[in-house]
Amino acid sequence: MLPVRRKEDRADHIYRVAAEVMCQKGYEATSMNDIADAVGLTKAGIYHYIRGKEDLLFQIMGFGMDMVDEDVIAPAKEIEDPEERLRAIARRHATRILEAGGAVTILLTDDMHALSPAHSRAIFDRQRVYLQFIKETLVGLAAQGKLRDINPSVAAATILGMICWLGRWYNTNGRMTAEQVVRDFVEMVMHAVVLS
Amino acid sequence: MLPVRRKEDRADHIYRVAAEVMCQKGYEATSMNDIADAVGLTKAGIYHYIRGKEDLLFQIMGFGMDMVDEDVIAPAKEIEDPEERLRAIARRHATRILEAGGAVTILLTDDMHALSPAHSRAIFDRQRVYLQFIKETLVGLAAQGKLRDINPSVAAATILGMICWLGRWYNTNGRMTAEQVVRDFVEMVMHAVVLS
DNA sequence: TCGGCTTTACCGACCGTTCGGTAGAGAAAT
DNA sequence: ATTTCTCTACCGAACGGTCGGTAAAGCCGA
Repeated sequence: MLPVRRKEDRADHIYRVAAEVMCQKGYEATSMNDIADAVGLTKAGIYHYIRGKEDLLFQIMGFGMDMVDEDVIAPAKEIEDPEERLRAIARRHATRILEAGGAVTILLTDDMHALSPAHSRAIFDRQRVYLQFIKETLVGLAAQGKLRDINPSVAAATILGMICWLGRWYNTNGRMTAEQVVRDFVEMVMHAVVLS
Repeated sequence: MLPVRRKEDRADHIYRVAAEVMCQKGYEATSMNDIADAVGLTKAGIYHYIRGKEDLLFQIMGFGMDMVDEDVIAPAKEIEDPEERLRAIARRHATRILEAGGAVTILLTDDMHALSPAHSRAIFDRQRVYLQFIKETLVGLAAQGKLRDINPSVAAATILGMICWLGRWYNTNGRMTAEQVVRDFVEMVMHAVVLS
């Protein structure tokens, strides 16, 4: 492992590596030694930078949420038309997951149960905001008479599921480019809920 | 806990309870004491019926696979028309998951990494057979010119993801009947891939 | 009395975490 | 220029606790 000068770089490096390992093996199955080995430090060494294992997971989830807020929700909020907004959500989030696996994928796993009640609710609330944003977009679609005869809550949850599931199998499928997968994926999401 | 007479009943009971607990907390986060308490025995007591923790997970996953084989794949194989077959797969699997959470839900989680290489491949192979069955159905759909302009592999993986994700949020949503959710869900799956 | 369940008691391994200590780069003092 | 001090970065070792798993003794119906 190359030497790292500034402390922030090292801490950031630990977060990124830990996100990678935890997403691949799961939170409970990942030991602090696993993370330490992946980083290139000793188990005791990384405690110089982090508060603890649970806090590490919390920071990673918050980081993933920040990415979704900035790269998905914020740009989508600029779009008025519900149909185009939904397409933007699906395309941007899918792209983010495929090209930057790590932290974004961990968003909705059941590893959340490992967090303390306070941290758990903090993350859960942010997830709920995102789900509500999708649901409101679908309601706007319904107001235009372009939503299929389906419950918006069920549709929103299903769409979010489709997005989160993307990061689970793409890494093993090496014969398709991310762009191709995203294109087909967005096509499916849109036709699943929009009348045609 | 009521007394159970026959040994097979007790073993079956342990499998069912363990599936419930493991699906809720995750494999690694579930201790043998958790399962023992839920069953109503001591940790040592349940070792009279099972070989070990990893084998318990393997048996549960195999049991879930058997349910899918019997209640989803087998009936769907009787249907010739690709569109009706796909609808049957989505409806039957979704119904199974919603009304019998437990073992079926665990099918495609990343808890699979906790299995030994041999067990892992055994389960993985059965998953691959199921995924291939869905993909072949989609190819049959394409032969009739009824499939959207999407890659069958991407579509099959996405559909399987939609199905598996169902069991993650329905339990928390108590305001809808399973039938209503299944109806909307099947509607979305079908329109996502079938030309209309 | 006998044999199948179930228990108590316990093991070695590993967990997350902490602590004492140290190598080495500067800053400060001489 | 040399010594001394200080601070960050990191490590080895060990802590209390929990893990999956086991041996052996006890309960109880036949």
